Amino acid sequence: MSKKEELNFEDKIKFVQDTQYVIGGKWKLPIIISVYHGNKRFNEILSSIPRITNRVLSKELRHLEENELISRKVYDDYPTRIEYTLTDYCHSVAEVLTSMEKWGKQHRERIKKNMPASMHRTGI
Amino acid sequence: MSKKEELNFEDKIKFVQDTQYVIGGKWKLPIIISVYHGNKRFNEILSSIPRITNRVLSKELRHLEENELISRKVYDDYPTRIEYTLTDYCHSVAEVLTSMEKWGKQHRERIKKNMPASMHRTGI
DNA sequence: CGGTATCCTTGACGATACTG
DNA sequence: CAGTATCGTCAAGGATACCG
Repeated sequence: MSKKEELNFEDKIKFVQDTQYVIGGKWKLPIIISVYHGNKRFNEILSSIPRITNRVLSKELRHLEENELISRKVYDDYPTRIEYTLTDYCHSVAEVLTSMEKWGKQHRERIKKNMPASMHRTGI
Repeated sequence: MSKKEELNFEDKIKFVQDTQYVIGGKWKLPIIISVYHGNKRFNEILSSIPRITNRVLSKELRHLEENELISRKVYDDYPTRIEYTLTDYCHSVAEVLTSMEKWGKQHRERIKKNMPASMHRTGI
């Protein structure tokens, strides 16, 4: 067996869909980015991400915790402090994340060049 | 200005969400993978992707066409033949795609090692 | 401060039938 | 063959209020 064997078709689809299950959806990557950039407290993360609500943030944090990408620590100070941090394992998504950032950046630039202002998608 | 400047926080979120708008969702990447692997005809693509329906495939193909990742060509043979192919621009998503395939693969292996069979997600 | 509880809307997706 | 049309379901996400 060679090292750089290409994945077969069905596996590619399966693996991509796995990845999307764990870090897909509207908010999971933004949350990871926020925590990566130093936000640790619930309300810090909440206010750092435009338009996210506390309900969704709460649910998504739990999902990320269950998938071992984020860890939740409770400090018994008074008042109780709760901090979210990225796990070591979370750093394995860096490549996915940066490739998406890069692609989104160049795509936005490409659109700006090729389209009249009237065609720009609103609210983004 | 240095070349390898890191993107700021807000831009990262914006760019990632742009990327998700274009190639996010359950089926867009599987469709790209299918076409990449040589499937060109509507029904070919349809039957190559487990559980996708024709309605969804039709809609997603149109989305991908509008975003210039896939091109639809009509050949005036009889009977009329229609073929979908990846655009040159679509090859720019290769990095995103392969990083997601890689991550999904290692994640699945990680889960298999660390979890009892009963915890495996069903239907995947 | 760090969330839950309720209620609601929307859009993604699915099943099935049908058409040029 | 390459789709559309119609109808239905479900889950993601949003608005607002409230709680320990």
